[in-house]
Amino acid sequence: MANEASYKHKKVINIGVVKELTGLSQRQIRYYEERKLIFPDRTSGGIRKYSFTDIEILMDIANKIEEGVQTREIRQEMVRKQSVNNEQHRKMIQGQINAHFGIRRK
Amino acid sequence: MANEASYKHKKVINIGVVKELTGLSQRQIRYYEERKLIFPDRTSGGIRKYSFTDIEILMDIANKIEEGVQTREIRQEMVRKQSVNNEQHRKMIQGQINAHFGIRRK
DNA sequence: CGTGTAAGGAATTCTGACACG
DNA sequence: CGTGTAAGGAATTCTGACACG
Repeated sequence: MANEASYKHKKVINIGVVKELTGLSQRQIRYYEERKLIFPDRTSGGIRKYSFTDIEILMDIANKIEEGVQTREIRQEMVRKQSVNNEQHRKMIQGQINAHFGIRRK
Repeated sequence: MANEASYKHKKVINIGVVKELTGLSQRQIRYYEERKLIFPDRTSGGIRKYSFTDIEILMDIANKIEEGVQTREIRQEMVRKQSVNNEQHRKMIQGQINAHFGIRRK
C-alpha cells in the first residue's frame, strides 16, 4: 500500500474545492500563484490541480494577508525557510554518512 | 491542525483524476456507483467528488472484477464486512464502558 | 453483466482586461 | 498592491440510450 502521507501532497483538487475549503475567492487563489506562493499542477487542458498541502499553505497565506503582510514578504519568508530546511537536510544527510563511514579509521 | 487521516476520506477529487489514478474508464467508475460499490459526493451542480479512500476501493474492485467476481458479489462482501465491523465496534465500545464503570462495585 | 460510444447540454475553469486605490 | 467583475471560450462532466453479449 502507498504511503498515506503522500495523499497530502498529491495534486488532485480543482480550484472550486480549494475555494470551498479555504474560503478564498478564485481570484485570490490565482493571484497568490502569480506571486509564486503556490504551485498547482495543470491538466493537459490547463485546469489547475491543488494538493491538501497547497490548501494548508493558502490558509497560512490568508492569515498573513489579513495581518497586513504583503505577498512579496510572504514569498521572501518562504524562500528563507526553504533554504534553512535545505541546510538542515544537508547536515542530516552528512550526519548519516558520518555515522556510516566517518568515524571508522583503518 | 486537522487530523491528517481525514484527508484520505475527504471527497474532493473529480472523476478525471480518479480515472488517471485507477486506470478505469469513466464508464466503469460510474457503473460501480450504480451498483452501490462507491458513493461519491456531488457538487451543487451535480459533479461527482471522490476521496482517496474511494480510489483505493475502486482499485480493489478492479482486481475482483478481473478475477471474474460479479459486482453483486462484491457488494454482498462489502455489506458483510461492514456488519462485522459494526459488531467489533459495538464490542469495543462496550469494553470501554466496562473498563470505566463495569468492574467497580460499591 | 459489464463496458464502449456518440449526443447534447450543463457546470466548471481559464485568460486578459478594466476598475479601484 | 490586492481583489472584484463581466466576457468569451475551452475543458470537463453529466445523463440516457443504443450496442454487444
